[in-house]
Amino acid sequence: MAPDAPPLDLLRRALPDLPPRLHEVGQFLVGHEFDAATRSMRGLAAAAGANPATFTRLAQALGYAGWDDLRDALIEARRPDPATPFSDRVRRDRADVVQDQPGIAAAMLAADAVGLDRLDATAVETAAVALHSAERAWIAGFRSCRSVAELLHYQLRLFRPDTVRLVGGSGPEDLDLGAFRQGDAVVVTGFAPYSRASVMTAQAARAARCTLIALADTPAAPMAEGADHFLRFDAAAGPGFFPSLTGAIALVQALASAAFALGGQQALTRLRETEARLAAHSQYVSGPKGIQS
Amino acid sequence: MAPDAPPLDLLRRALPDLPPRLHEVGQFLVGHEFDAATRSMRGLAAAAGANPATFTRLAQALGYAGWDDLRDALIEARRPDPATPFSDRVRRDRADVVQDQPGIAAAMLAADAVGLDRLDATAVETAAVALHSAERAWIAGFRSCRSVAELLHYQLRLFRPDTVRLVGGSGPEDLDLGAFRQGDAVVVTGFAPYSRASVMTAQAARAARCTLIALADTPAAPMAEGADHFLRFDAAAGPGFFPSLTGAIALVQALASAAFALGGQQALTRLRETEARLAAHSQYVSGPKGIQS
DNA sequence: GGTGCCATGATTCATATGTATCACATGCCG
DNA sequence: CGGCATGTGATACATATGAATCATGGCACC
Repeated sequence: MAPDAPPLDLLRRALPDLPPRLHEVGQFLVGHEFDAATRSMRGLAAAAGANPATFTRLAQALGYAGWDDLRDALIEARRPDPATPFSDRVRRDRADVVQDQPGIAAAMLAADAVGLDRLDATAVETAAVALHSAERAWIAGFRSCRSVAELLHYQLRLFRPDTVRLVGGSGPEDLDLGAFRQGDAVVVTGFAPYSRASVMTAQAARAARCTLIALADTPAAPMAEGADHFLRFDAAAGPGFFPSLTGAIALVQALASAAFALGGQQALTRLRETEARLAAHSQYVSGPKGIQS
Repeated sequence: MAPDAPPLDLLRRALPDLPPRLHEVGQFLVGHEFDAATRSMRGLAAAAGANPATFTRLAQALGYAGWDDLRDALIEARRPDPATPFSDRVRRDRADVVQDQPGIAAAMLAADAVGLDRLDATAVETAAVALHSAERAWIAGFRSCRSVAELLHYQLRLFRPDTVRLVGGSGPEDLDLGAFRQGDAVVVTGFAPYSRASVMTAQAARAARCTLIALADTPAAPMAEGADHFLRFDAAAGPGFFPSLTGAIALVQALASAAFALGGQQALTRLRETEARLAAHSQYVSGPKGIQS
């Protein structure tokens, strides 16, 4: 009578097919897992503004004998692992852990965590200063690095809407390279083997005497050559066939945050304006009831 | 009647002066904090081999009104801090606080590394199986999550060129939602506040009986509701103004690698073909064997 | 326009739960 | 030795709790 799957998974999967009241209470449950494991059914019902009996019915709808069964499952699912009571395990241990877990996913995730340790925060800070003082900022990245470029472009635009552009935004052939001017900053991301477009972008940036910020896997990368700022990330980390971009993503996020901090009150104001505009256009839906997360 | 100090500290300090039975039960309590917060007093007494009344007496000896008071304190002390959403963070952290934090880049990078530890490799593996066995795969992500979606889309296309598509590839209004069919898999990434498009995509996927794989910051996220697979990442990690996507990036990379591993020889062959095609078009300028940049 | 079905709220009830109370034991000081 | 205080186990009880049951209302399907 008690399913063995994780109760929250079970609940999440069943949620759409549940009648309105059960659905409502189910949503509350997913968002208040901890209270469900600790408080009483009636207490929960009061907090959720629902009828106590609904919780019993929800538990039974999920295949449990009753609310007590569901709660026991929630408790056991959340019980802390006695072997590793503290979360700050040394990341160096991960390599050993990986050997026990045959999955490639586990190995990649572990390698990513290691790769983030090697990033240079100081270099990010100084690059952020250059980015901040540039008249316009161009963001370039191609093939898999396009995701990195898009993220940086997106975050910068939140508080610098008019002076940031994505290189090649209209397609791979439209490279904007002729528009580079002295005083602009150009951010190029890439790793071996280097795409032709990224190298051309870096060359054009240098030719136009822009401030060139290069994110790459090695200082010997073509786009790093002659770059004013070089931020290194480890793309080859991990056992997967595909290189890892977590390092690059972490770099551009740190870069954007540092640039924002330099932007001061003006940046904050623009960010608020952007947020307000998005909210006005109903781009966002409200999160789960209550907690907002 | 209820002390405000952490209950476990209180208990530990009072422990030596307690009479034998209380001392015994008190020791049990510090070693079974979790059970104390979840199970009933009588249940605890049975587990500890003690008299139920002893727990009431212990609570009162510590200055609490009764066992319920002590347990409530234990519960609150152990309650996980709720993830602070993006906009709240902006509102809370005033400009003057964050303005001139010289180490914001370093702090973000450190937080990212910690966030990667929490990812669930097993869930990624099972999601990869679902993705692998799907006829077609749709990848969705909007606003800042578009970068995540694009990366997954890119990597999957390397070895699955004809059966992967990016939702809304032609613009925000072109959502492809009507094209979902049973047997397809839909991957949606999002975090609070959730973009309308992402929620609509998830709903359409469920309506079409697709396999829904949701990547989000909490199981209570709208797109996680009814999802067949849920992969959690921590978007609020770090001190930055912007949420972090490193966790999501790490997840999709692991997902792509795991799906590739499942694809076996056929996937490998297709990947080689794609590489050869790119090389033939001179997309790359140099570099060792690898995939792309 | 019935008619059955399901969702939902309200009521009721057996049981579990926390605690006050009593009873007994033990040790201490006179 | 006797009173007394304190620690401990057992019992009783008022209350809280979870769930079965009944009653109502809406909705789809003949």
